[in-house]
Amino acid sequence: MAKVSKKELIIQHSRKLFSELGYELTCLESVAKECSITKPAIYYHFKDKATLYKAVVSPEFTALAKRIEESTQRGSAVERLRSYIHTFGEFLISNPDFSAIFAREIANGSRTIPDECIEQLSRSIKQLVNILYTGVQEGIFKEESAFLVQMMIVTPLISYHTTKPLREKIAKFAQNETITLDPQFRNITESLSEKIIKGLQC
Amino acid sequence: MAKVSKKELIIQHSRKLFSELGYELTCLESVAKECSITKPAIYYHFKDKATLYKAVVSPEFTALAKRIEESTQRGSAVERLRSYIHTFGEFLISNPDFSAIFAREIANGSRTIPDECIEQLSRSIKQLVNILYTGVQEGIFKEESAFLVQMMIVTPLISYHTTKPLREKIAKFAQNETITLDPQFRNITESLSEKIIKGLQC
DNA sequence: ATAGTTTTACTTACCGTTTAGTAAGGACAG
DNA sequence: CTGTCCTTACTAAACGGTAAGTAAAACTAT
Repeated sequence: MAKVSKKELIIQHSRKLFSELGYELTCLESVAKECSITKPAIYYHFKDKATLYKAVVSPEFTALAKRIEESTQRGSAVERLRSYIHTFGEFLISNPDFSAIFAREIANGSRTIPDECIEQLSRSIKQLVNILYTGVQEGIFKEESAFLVQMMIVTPLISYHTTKPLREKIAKFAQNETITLDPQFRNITESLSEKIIKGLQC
Repeated sequence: MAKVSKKELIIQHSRKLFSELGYELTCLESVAKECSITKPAIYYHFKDKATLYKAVVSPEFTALAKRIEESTQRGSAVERLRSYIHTFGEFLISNPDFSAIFAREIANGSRTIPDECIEQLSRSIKQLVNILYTGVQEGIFKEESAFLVQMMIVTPLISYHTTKPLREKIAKFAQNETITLDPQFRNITESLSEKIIKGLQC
């Protein structure tokens, strides 16, 4: 078990809380409690709440961009796009707090998102732009806005993680109908991938 | 110009603020200021902040469900699905505060969403379930979870409205690449519609 | 019609709580 | 004895919500 520094401990616990409650409703007192320290100890390690948030969020965006870059280097445009979507889906599974945080940033108009994160996002988008461009050159894909494709990939996957309670509530209201409530996330990723690729093809 | 009651005025102004800032960051003092009244006047009309929020949000969900139901009664499964998506897209354009509010609810795990709204959402989903089922019967669509399809429709459209500032920031980081930054929303809706329908077809 | 009464639709002034952030000091390692 | 890492005790401000009062409209009884 790798010994984790107190600073890292604060980041980990606050990540969980930021994800569950959002930035505003996460109070540093409760973060401190989770870490079994007092609130001013957080201020020893981080200048203020916003800085802590940045420290929580930035590495996730960086890790995501890195994984996506690594996994979309080789293969045909279709294979690379499939990898792009697959990698994103797997990332959300292995980083369970990320979906809610990212979803809130999207909902927010991203006023609070740190510049570094935006830089990391733009790394991913560049990759996607390149994949789509290659696909168009190869005569496989129709031309399409990379941002739209990005949204088509990112937002359904993220939302599938954040809306589990909502889907359950909706299912209760629609009891008579047959609603396939809760497929596995992995299946969702593959289903989505298949549909997006098919939708993009000429 | 239809004279609008003060209660309605409060709803309208707070809708704008809830949409821009979110529930937590919208303070009733500023709502009151916008309406040129004082904070306790709001409490005369609404029991508390949560009740006001409900009054802001509920009619939008109801209007959405109604429009979707009306526009997806007739035609083939493909036509009805196209209508479904189109109506949703148009609704977001004509109700500009709705996207951010809905996006936050999705990001939130919908802990705060009023039951009436969920009921209205389930009306839409029922419609979608029916469309997809018909399409499968007709041998046109592959079977797919209605929730996934709903997510594929709803979240990219909503996000396209809320992420305008984010897209601009990203575009700055990726200057070298050619990124089609800001197509019209109407085009986005049609592009998305086309891709989803194609993706669902056998 | 009008005097009296009640209701509507607010206002001013205030309370209590929450929470970000700070000041000052203490324990302990090297 | 000095820097690191934390604690206790606190401040200031923001914000949801309330108490109490008031001007004007609406209703009622004579």
